[in-house]
Amino acid sequence: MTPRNLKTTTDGTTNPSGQADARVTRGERTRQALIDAAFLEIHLNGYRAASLSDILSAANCTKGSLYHHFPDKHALGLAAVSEKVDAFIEANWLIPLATTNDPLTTIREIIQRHVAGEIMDDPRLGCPVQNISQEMSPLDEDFREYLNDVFNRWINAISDALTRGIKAGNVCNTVDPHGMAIVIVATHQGMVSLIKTAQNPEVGNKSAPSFFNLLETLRPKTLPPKNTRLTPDNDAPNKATS
Amino acid sequence: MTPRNLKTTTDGTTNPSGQADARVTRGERTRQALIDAAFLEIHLNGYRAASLSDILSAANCTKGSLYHHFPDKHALGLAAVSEKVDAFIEANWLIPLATTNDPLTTIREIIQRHVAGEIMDDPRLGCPVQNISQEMSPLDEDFREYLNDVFNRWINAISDALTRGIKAGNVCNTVDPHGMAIVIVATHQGMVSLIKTAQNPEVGNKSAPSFFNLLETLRPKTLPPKNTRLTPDNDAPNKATS
DNA sequence: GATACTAGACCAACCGGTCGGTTTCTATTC
DNA sequence: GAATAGAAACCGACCGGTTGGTCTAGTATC
Repeated sequence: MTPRNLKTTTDGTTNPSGQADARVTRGERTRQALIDAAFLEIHLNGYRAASLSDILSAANCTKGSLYHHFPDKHALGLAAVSEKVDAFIEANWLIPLATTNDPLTTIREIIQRHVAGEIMDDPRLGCPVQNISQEMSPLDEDFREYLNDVFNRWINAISDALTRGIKAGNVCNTVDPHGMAIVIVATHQGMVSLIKTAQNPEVGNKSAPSFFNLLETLRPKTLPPKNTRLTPDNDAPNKATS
Repeated sequence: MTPRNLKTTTDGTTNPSGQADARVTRGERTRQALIDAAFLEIHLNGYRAASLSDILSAANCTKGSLYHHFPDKHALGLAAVSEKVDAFIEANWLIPLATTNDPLTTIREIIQRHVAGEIMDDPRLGCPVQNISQEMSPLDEDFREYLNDVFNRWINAISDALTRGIKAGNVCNTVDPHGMAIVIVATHQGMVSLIKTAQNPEVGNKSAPSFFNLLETLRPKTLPPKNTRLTPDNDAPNKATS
């Protein structure tokens, strides 16, 4: 049934003639156009209200073309969401968190960039992960499983970073990394949600400092950081000291 | 156009005969049945996916009846949501917050009851306020305005309680009441949202203690509480000490 | 007998999905 | 290197079903 695997595989094995990237098999281009248009539509209107006709006209292709690449709307939506969301979470959270051993600073910086509007295109549209998980979790097990997996990867990345922060002496060792990671994700999502409802990013500016103050209470009370240089008077400010 | 004001007014002024409650003007009964059915449908499926046919069969009435009481789906949805949500927020947040001067304890107790599943019927359905505000805020200004107003009333109630807590010596005076109130609402909403996506209330149990620990850091560091008895060795454990 | 209310057939618009047919590309053959 | 066969890609009219909303006729209540 599925004429192609979901992920964009760039294996040009069937093409022994020469350059593989310049042609990218016309079909691959329309497939990508469909993914892009579908994600935008879903982000704007939600999955159920996303109209195939609108997606088609945005992607500048037709029904037959769509149903050649995807078995149904469900597969198109899942492919669009997963490809875009994976890339987003990876770039904005997982990678910055993977190496830091001062997670409280890293997290504050990421959230600060969110609040400042440097990450999301339009804060009034909300976070796609949240929009779609809110809509689809009770309705579709495939969407729910994927989005829950996204949240788990996200939470685990924060939890691992907090554990590393504890070892490095940048986080108080009484902190429960996993529980606190959930709280951090929840607060971030909740703030984005309130900004969306208020249609006004000022809500973020007013509340973020209070949250950052809360995060700062998680630092060790007694000793200064052990073997990491938080205030670098030399080189290499925050390379992972694994 | 609007055959009746949105709020449930129990003014039996048009009925001079006698008892007003027993009859409640048959129309009032069907109107309430419509409101109840509509709210349930919207909570389950969202506003746009809420089917009038389903609402009608649940309320055991017909199209003509519906369009006699409400000009359109929009008015029905707004009336249903506002009546139910107002009552919910009032009972579960505004009233408990209105009198306490130990807001951190009060807030912890309310959230604890949410996490324990004592407040919401089915945690997998999520919070109606959030579900609908997520769906409708970018789409409909009437819904957005109403829901934003709900959030503001909610945030202000917490903010006022925190201010009272500061005066009573139960909250550190460096806390920004309004900013912290937004953070508290955001975290609560985010936790409910994560529980919904995980379809598993355990997420709440694992994270709530970490959030409660954060809240405890907002208590004054130096002196014990001034004139309130947090550790009662006498009677009246937590009666509102207005 | 006027008013409030209920009833349900009916409507156009739109939905996701199907299907027979056409175009475009690629590999093979002569 | 032109011809050709077959697969991959694309096209859009069409389908049954559902949606919110309208309208006219009829019934209960005062």
